[in-house]
Amino acid sequence: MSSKSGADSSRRTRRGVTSVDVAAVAGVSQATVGRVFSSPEKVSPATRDKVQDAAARLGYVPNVIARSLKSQRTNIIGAVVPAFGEYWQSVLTEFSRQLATKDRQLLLFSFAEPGDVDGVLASVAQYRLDGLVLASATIGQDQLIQMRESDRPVVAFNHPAATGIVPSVSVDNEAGMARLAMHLIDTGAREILYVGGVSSASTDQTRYRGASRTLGEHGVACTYLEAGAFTYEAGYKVAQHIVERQSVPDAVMVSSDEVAFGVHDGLRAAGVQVPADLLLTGFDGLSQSAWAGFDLTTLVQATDVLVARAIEILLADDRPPESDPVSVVVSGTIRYGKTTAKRHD
Amino acid sequence: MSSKSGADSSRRTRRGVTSVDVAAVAGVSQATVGRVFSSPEKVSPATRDKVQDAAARLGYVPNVIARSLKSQRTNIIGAVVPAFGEYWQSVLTEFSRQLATKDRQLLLFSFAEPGDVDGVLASVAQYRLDGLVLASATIGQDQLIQMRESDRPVVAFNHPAATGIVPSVSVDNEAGMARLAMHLIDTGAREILYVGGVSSASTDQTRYRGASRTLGEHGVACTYLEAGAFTYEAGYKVAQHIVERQSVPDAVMVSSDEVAFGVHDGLRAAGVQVPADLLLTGFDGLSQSAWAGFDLTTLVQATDVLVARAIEILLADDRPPESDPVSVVVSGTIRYGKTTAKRHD
DNA sequence: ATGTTCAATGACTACGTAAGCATTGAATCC
DNA sequence: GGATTCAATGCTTACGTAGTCATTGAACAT
Repeated sequence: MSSKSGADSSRRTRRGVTSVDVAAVAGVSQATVGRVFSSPEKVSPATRDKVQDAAARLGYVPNVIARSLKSQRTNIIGAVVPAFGEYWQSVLTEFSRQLATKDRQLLLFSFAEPGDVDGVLASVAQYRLDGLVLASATIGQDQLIQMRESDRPVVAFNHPAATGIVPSVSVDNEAGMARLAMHLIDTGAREILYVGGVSSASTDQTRYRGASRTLGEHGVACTYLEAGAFTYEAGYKVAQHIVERQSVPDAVMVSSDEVAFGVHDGLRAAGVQVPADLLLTGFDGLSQSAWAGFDLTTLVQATDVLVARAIEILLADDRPPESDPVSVVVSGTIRYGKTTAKRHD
Repeated sequence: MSSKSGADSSRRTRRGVTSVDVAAVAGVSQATVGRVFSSPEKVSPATRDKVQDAAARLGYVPNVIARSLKSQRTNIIGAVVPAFGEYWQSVLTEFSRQLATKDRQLLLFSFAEPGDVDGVLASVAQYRLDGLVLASATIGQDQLIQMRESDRPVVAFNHPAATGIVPSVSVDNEAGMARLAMHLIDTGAREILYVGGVSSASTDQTRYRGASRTLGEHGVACTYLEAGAFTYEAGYKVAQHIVERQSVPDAVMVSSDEVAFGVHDGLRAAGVQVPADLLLTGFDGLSQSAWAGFDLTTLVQATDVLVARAIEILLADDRPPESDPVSVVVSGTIRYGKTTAKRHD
């Protein structure tokens, strides 16, 4: 309010008010100032007030960097996440949200190409983070093994291939897709096309397994087609291939909602009606899947639960033996939309 | 590959290999090890190899925390961002992506309620970040003034009300909305309804001003209606109010794409055809606006440019005088979708 | 041969905090 | 009243690095 609250006691403009400065003003030792901010109950009310007063006057803010160096904990969780994709964005914000309630922050390490992961992991190692989330289904085995060697808690998020290597949290990809397949069978589908995103992603493989196994058991044909990316555009383009096929299937199962949206719109653009001509399912349960324009049948991941479990693992006091990492699987819920509404044959 | 590369030279298991340890093994001083990692050109090739060899053998990783404490720079940029909203998610990932190319990381501070901002800013202050992005149009004046006092670079992202207080980067909200308004006038609209998100958001106000001024100048009626949130659901619900009004407008201008999507679907659910019965525009240029289901006419923000400019400001060597903060305004591009396709009256 | 220069390296210290240990003094006990 | 106890506080050090300054010795000029 007044003009530039500088020139307090010494000539330090404003940069770097330390606990030592506060101690000097309050007439106590640096140790006592530190105690006021970390374990106030150990300080008598009188001095506590004195210190807090002085701190407020000087505009003292504890330096987390120094604290981290000394205490060996940063209160920061790192997240290695693909730079693109609706799904990962939603996971990310959920992490940030939940961590904020636990006074932890999220440090983002995004990568555009799977090949960039190595560099990112090297960069991650320099920060002594309290924990690390590996949120990508394309991180390789060797990289996972390398991370297991780390002395910091790590958790793989929705990366089935990481199970058994590092602690993991996943939705039940296989069972979820199997249930969607059952639903299609019940609805009368007899020839199904499965559209994957990127076949090297472990989620893609696991989900496809869930579909093909169930469909096979019920004598329903199932062909795999790769969109090439987990994007709307990839789905839109692959829709062309679908309509140009010899035999048009009864239903299309897509391994992710975002791709499914593209398939949906691409099919419509090609004159194929969903669900009249073709049933369609997605996976993930993105918020957009409930939008009226899509109303997509999909498997809804309880992202909040998944994230909560992942955080539990990271912040757990007792480190589980690295020989047998925990693996949490959360089952999803099917959302029945109009893209699989029963046909009137 | 071998069994647990521990028991190297001393009994230190794996935690905390320091430059001192490396120095001991390499037979040089700690200072030289430091030089190898920060300014290698100052070290002779021979010693450099020795050190790098020892470092690799011990698995030495520089400690960024300690480095930050000493050098007073963290290489981390903080971002204060709302926890919800497609737009902010896209901005966030863009920041992360671009910062990664400059060897900077993004530390996320998300908040769910505008009231949480104070707490978040207090938390932010503890980290001695190299810069801070304030990405929210609901941060108050007093909080902005408080941030200006900070000794660290700050930039407000798309927060018109911050202009003149702290350095800012924004899309040209007013002109953009004005151009959309002109487009509607050209298309024949004579009565327009403006749907805002949250009227206290400075973007909302500025955008509305752009619309109402232009419409007023051309004698076109314009009413403001508040959706109450920048969400699909809010838009969907407000669509009911629109159809229930005495006089149904020719066009609806929505202050954000995400809300516009909801309005779009809500109108359709109510039996109103877009664009046959009603024209519709959005703002932001989210990727979904181009999706076939919407094909929304909207103002596309060059998010990559905006983010690039923001980063420039944060990482600039010379700090501009705090009395006259820079203000960058980037103009947007109109994307003409079918929601304003000319009607055949 | 001696002085000069400069690259290469080492010794030392500060960054701001927290934790262990030492010290003080008042309250309590017998 | 003297010994005991314990809360409150101070003193000291370590966390791991980078920058400052000092030192060394080889290459070069005169």
